Amino acid sequence: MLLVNDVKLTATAAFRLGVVGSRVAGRFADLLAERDLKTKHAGLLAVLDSMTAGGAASQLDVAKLMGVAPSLVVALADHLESLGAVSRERDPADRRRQLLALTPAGRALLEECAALANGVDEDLLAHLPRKDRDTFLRVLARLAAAEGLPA
Amino acid sequence: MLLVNDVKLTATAAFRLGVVGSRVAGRFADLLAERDLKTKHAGLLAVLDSMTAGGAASQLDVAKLMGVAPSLVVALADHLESLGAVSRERDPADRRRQLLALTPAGRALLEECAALANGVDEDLLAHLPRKDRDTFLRVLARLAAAEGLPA
DNA sequence: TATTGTTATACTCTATAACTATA
DNA sequence: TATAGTTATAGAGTATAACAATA
Repeated sequence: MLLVNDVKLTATAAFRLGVVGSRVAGRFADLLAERDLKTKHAGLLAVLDSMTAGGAASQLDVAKLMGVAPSLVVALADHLESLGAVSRERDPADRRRQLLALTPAGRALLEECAALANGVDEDLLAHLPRKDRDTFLRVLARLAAAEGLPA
Repeated sequence: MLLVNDVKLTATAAFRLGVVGSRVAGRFADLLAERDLKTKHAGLLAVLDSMTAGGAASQLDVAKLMGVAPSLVVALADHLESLGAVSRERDPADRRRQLLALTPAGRALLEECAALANGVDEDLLAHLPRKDRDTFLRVLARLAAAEGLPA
């Protein structure tokens, strides 16, 4: 037994990660709302950036990578397209496929989102001792990678 | 500026905590589902345990502490009462108030939930170096306390 | 009149299923 | 016949608003 086993529910990492994660995500969502975005819109921008490095990805591939239904990608892409943040064009090689790509405006929007998230990070972590903060971020990065998130 | 500012969205703590938190909460929820419980049922059991130390709390107080609508507490308590995990009785001093209390079966159920969460913790953290794990858990506890969670 | 709990209703998020077009 | 995308529908989860009982 690696970890102590008679720990209170509220003292488990699972419980705390669930609550803290949803609170932090809520604060990020509040900031995004002022830009007319939901968290998953920001996620789609990030996924496009990480998948394509400037190229384009089909909606189905995006759905698989995000772990959401293809129908949700349609709605997310509709909205981002209406904001001018992503372009959508038919793949000439297979006209069933819609290729999504970040526009310059989309890149700028993604950077705004990152700046907002950085602001949340500062409020959350800035008062911690630097060593603790570094270790926490390193472990969190490892856990995120284990969940399949892009580095 | 305490933290570096040109960090990718997917590399922020806010983004990672949101995703990791919801994935981990999902795994916990899957385990709870086999016991006919949702995450918030477990949360209510934990809140009762932490608030009352054996006594009883009104539904409104519970709702405030959990940060949910009073109407949700009604539904959660209905279900837990049907499982025999909580008792509900009118406060003799103020007959508007329903006093919720953990039954012995409720205490046992809470401990089962804690054991399930501990299992999730082990899968998540057991492979980390002990020092990293300790620091991560200590920082997470601090973040949880800052969000108002009971220790 | 104010407060506690309850019920009725509505809203958000997301998935599943049905459909269209292309292959 | 199979696949990419889209649209229509449904379900889970939760809040808000209306209501009843008690203060």
